[in-house]
Amino acid sequence: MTNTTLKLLAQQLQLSISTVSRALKDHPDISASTKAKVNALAQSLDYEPNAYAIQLRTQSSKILGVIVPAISNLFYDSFIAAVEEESRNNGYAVMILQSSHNPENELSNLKIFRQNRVSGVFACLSSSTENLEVYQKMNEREIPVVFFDIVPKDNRFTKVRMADERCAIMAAENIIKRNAKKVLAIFGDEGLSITQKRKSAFQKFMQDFAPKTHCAFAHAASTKEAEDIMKKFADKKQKVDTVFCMTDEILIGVMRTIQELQIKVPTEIGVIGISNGFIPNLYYPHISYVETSGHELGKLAFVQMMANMKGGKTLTE
Amino acid sequence: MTNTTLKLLAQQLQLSISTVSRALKDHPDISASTKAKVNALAQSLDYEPNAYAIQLRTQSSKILGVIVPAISNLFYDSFIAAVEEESRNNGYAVMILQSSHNPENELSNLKIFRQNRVSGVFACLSSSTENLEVYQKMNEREIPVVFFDIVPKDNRFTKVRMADERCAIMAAENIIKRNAKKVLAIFGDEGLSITQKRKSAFQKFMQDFAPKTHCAFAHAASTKEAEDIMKKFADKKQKVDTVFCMTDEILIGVMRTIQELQIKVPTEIGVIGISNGFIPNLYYPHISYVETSGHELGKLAFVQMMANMKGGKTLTE
DNA sequence: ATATAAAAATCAAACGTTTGCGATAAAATT
DNA sequence: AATTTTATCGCAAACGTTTGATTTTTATAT
Repeated sequence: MTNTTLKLLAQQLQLSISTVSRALKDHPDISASTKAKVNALAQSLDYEPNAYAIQLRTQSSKILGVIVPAISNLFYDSFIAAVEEESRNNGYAVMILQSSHNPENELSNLKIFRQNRVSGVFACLSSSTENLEVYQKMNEREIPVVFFDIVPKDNRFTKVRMADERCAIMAAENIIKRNAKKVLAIFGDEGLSITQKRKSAFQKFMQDFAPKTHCAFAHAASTKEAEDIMKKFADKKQKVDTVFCMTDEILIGVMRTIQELQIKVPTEIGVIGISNGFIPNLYYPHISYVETSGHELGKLAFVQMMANMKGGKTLTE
Repeated sequence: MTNTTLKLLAQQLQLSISTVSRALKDHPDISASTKAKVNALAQSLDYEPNAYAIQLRTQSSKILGVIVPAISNLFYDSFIAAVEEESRNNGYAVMILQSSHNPENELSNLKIFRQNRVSGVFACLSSSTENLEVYQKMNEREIPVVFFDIVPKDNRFTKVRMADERCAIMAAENIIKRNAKKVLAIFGDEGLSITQKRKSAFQKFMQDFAPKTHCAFAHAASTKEAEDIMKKFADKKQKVDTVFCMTDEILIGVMRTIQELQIKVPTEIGVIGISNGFIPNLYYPHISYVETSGHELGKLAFVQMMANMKGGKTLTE
């Protein structure tokens, strides 16, 4: 079964390839009657333009790339879903690659993107990525990159993020309202800028109110680490009365310990997280959380991407 | 910044394009010294072959497509992660599109795949898809399609599935071991073949043991529906002592009700699901489940895909 | 009827590769 | 010394489109 091409249509209609091409895209140079004929035949032979030929000729693909550490993740999957949805509505397709938090994979993924001449990429750095040279190379190739979630500190790059400080502050406010005195706050990987920002905003806000707030960090396997951290603090005599979890993964670990030790929520301990709500609502009674939506962030990122592609210039937040 | 091409390399080296091309792929016709020179220059100008030109010339892309109802889903995301991983290891990139359970989106997604000349697609039917003509068209185009999870009944197509019957039977065995007498089994959309298979296997096995087993179905918004179903059965005087949940979504709904009504697990009621374990382990005490891994299925699907592509023939299970 | 303008369609080059075939020169065989 | 191999490399066509420049056809005005 050979694919229908412009050439084939042209032959059958005794027309030139260019006429057929123009007829199909409703070019004013072509007469109405010809257009009708062409469209009819194209329809019946169900002609479908070869995206590769088009890209080769026009030097622009309708494909966007996304790099995430892992696709099966409470946050990233909703981000991706949003990006995909927006993309489809705008005639783009999305190619998704996961780095598994391995900078090497990140490199090879970027390479695939370059080879496929994607017209833009959404990237979440893997936590151990140090070398940003590759992304610089993307810039030289004039492929816009929009970073999200884990972003480079360097402000030569475009980034979208939830309003980190705001999230942390809202959580802090919430905690204060509960009249908490001894709070344990568990953040993610200490080395990431997103962690730093959230932490310092949180701390600053809590300072006056509960100066004894203790900050801990859960790294790679954040669920397991959070579980252990929580255990340590539950054993102590001066038990904490509130625990703040920066991510769903941390929350899960904390809840594991809480449930295992049969600590009552919210009477014996208050728990508050930053989440899109899915996980917090699995527990009973529901855990309170400050809303942070991967879905919203995805939409925002897409808008930013479009802006970068049109302008040609790279915004720097 | 103009991209480095074969032509550019050829000019700089005073060689023909074909020689450069061959040198780069280590063709025996080319002398070692030439190869060295070519590679050196290609390296320093970081030449990257244009995937589109290659595909146009060779008529084969290194891209696989995946269609799922929704990407942020406990099961599909692990499936996708597996497919992506396998693909990358085999030099393929993955393009992911979601249908949102809308047959119209499914159509337009398939179209994108055809236009991008993907070399194969993994498809999970949206629950309301009736018309399989499009997939027939893919066959004509010689693009292999591997169905998973929600698959057509028609056996002209290639499908991979967890051993449905086996899952259901294992769950049934588990229930019997607990000496359950009144069991409520909640399945997914009644119209799907996967549901039918699981249900009939389950029923057949339970028949002798607990003939009063009641089967219910949760459709589109399965979590909410499961929640309601569970409520109905918890109110009755003849309370069920065990509830079986076919999916994570159903399990979540059931647990919502159980927690709300303060029913004790596992003393007052036993709960068993089919899951990859993530959700069941969030609760305390952990819910028992029969393992079904999207990850495993993804790997299986990939193997099947490779077989179909090589053989050229379409296996029909 | 003739010149002119407008409309409709065609030509041909280009995008970056791959690859069968032919060309050249050096090496090996008679 | 003449001929055949062998080792290197180049030519050119093809993949399916798009698009600026041209040509042909038709309609309008003189």
